[in-house]
Amino acid sequence: MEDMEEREQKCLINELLQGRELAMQLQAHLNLPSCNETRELLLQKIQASYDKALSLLNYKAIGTSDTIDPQPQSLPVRDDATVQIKSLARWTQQVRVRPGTATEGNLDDGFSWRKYGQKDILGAKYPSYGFKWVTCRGYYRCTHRNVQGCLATKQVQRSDDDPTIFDVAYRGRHTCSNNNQEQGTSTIEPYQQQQHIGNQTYPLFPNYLSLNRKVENDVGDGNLETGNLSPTSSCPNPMGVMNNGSTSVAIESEFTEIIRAATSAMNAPTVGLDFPFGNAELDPNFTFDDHGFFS
DNA sequence: GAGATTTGACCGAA
DNA sequence: TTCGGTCAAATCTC
Repeated sequence: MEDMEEREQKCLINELLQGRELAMQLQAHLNLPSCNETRELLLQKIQASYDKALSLLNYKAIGTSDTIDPQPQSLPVRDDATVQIKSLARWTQQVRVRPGTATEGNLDDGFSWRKYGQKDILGAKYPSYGFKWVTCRGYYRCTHRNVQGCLATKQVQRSDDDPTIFDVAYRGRHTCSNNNQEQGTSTIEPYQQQQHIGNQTYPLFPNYLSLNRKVENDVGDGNLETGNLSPTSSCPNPMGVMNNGSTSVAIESEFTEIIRAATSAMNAPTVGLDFPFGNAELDPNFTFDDHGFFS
């Protein structure tokens, strides 16, 4: 037993050391006229390394914490569906997408979602490059809600910290049978995925690296198999960025996949210029610095 | 025409 | 009063 812990600890330290090493490399590259590709790769390796470290930590946490009751709530009566939904488990996930493909519309978790609303959310940060963000949150519910009484809902919004990350808040478990979530049906590609439970992180899906999941309500309705974003979602992509229809999700330790994804992103005609969720207002004092922006 | 999306309005909680 | 969440009519897409 202790051997296992020791091994995990070594693994953890290894990952952290690797992350530090990569960070130092990145720092060195920052002072050189090296291409953005190299920096991007290093950045992604660092992220993957830390994701892995966090995952290791969370495997331990799972082993000692109470498991989430997978039983769904009883089927809703239409009139108090809203009340029931509010009492359902709520958790969040973060999904990183490739720069340039960052639209909620190209994310797919295998379930059918129907958008029923969209709101501008206050409190978004003001990026240093001069745009003022008004975060836009999309509201989705299961397409089969009326037919099968499925109460699952989700809210999708772009992360304040990283425009390539979507925060997806799920509520309720899918009780419908019309999902196509068998393995391999998701359009999410291996790239990077994170998941948290509470302040812990661990890989929920064996085929995804780090899907960020944070349970905010421990009622016990963890729809743990849900991992995704809607194929039908539709926040507009004002910049008209190329959309290859896939969400980037990282498989643990598969740097080759990361590299491939990063490379394909780099080869895209446009990179990282979409603002699908925000109404960006130009700062009057904003001066556009395109250094490295189109490289 | 059916189903999905958009968007302004409404409602409840803080 | 403000803001988040939902509703529902209008519009769009296939």
